[in-house]
Amino acid sequence: MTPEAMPSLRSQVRDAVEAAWQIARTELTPADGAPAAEPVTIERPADAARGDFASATALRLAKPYRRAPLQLAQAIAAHVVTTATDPNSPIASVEVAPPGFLNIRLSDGVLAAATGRILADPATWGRVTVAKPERINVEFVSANPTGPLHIGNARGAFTGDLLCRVLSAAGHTVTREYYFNDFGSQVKNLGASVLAIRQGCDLPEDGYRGDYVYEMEKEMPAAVLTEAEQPGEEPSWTVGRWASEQVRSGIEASLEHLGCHFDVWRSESTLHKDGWVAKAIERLKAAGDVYEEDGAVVFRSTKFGDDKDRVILRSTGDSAPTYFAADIGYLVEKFSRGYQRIVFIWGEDHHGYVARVKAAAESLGFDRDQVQMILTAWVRFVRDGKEISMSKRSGDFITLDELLGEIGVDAARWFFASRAPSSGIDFDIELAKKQSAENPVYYVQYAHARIASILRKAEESGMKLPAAGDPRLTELLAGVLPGAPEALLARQIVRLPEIVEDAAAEEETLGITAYATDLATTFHAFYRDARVIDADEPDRSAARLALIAATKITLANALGLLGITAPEQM
RNA sequence: GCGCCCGUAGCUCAGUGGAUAGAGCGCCAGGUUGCGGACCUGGAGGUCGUGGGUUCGAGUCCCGCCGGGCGCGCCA
Repeated sequence: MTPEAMPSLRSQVRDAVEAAWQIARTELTPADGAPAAEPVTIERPADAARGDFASATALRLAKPYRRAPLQLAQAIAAHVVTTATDPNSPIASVEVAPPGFLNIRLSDGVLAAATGRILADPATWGRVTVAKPERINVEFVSANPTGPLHIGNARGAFTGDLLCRVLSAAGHTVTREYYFNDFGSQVKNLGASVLAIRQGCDLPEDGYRGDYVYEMEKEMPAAVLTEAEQPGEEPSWTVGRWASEQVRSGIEASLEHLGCHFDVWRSESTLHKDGWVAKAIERLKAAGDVYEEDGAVVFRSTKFGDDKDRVILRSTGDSAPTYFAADIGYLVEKFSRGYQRIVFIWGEDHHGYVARVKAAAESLGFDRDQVQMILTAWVRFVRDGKEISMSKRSGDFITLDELLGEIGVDAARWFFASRAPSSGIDFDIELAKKQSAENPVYYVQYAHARIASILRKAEESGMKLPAAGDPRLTELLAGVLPGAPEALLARQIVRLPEIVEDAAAEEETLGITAYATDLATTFHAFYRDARVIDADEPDRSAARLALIAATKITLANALGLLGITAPEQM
């Protein structure tokens, strides 16, 4: 399989400081209470001139250990192993700065080694392995197949896709899942709408009237109509099922076009047919968490923190299960596939459902934290200062395909990747079109293409990089790293794994877009300050070529995490 | 009314309780006898909605208020 992911340099530094602290603490006693479980933290200093990493550990430990922070910092620093005593240490130096910070500098050796490793194994560069890899199911989009995806679905699609990419890169095993409803009355309405057009009648009051409905009517095979006219089921259902499958496969095509691939497409009707809903209700009953009221069967979700209990079997009609009952059945079905964690990407208008679904998970015997909801804030789509309403029934909406025709997939991906899911967005279509040309994504892609161009030029002039794994490579790099342009670029490149760690932990991709932009900026400055191709300085040229080749891989992998292309030229 | 989310530069947005609050866009002033000028350098621009509190330290945590969004179905 894939070679082992390299731990971030930050975690290596943390381990080194942690080891030093463990020695230093034997000379100290805590004042009272237990010391912090994770006393050593490592961060990036606000000012890069202070060093590669910083730690405020001594400041935090000062009180529990009743020591002056400065004194504690010195005690820790004294025990940190640096290259002075061990040439293999990643740390070149540790300095103590008032009021008690540790400022840490990486060694050229570890930078050279990391750069060499990037060239030797580009595919796994940036991948990390979290402490506890999990099997995770992520369900997103899940728009009902009654109409094409509109721009309101964009955020869920990108947020879910980005999350899956990041979780995978951090070592989790991820299944991407789409749930769609082919059981509710909307499907019948869709069918009735198609039939009404065919028969020249007025559309039903709550029918669908978008252009796509008329197109489906034209394309409907005769066989569908023949089947619909058979005795038994109402024709609207038969036609509706056919129509919704047309819509569903159109949705799938749109999503693939966006780079959002789904592993599993699951329909509500199969959950009922395969008995998962019934099974779930039995389990809730067995747990003693249901009761009957006014002829309905109710789940006692308040026992697990919900505001009110929820009906799962209706009192009306044929005691049909509610939509929520199907959700619970789905939960049972998903857990039966062995996932440790089940994630839902929902619009924030669904936040009221969080408590009941978590309650169901708990009643079923799972940990409520195994079920996780990520809520995306509302996107207000605006054109000329007016909000665009989005209604499938009225047919008044802008499809996702139309939007992406105007601003491009890479620009749209970057737009959503660089915003926290929880922040509300005003998306002005006209502004977005104008700004898409100035989207920072092109700045990053340009850096990548520029490097590709230099590498092509180098090859034409017969210059070659030392082969990956050649010890001469590390030697050449170490020779050049004391130089300022090289030192800055190398330090920026090697951060990728820690950026991925943070993105996976925070389940956001903001940090990746910021990092990619920083790396591009650092490269452009390097380009300005350091001539790469120089026949008079073959060793230096080779080392610089190696550095920019590693930069190119890092840019491509960072963009890849966002599902964005890294062009060789533009 | 109750609950959840949000309020940071002109605009769009960052900012795991740590050092002088940042980026992009926009605006102003500059930069190339050389590997891609879709680039680079510098500048202006902030009562972090507001009032208290917690502590060595608060944009960040707690409480109140103001403003905006969303939700409170035997719909899906």
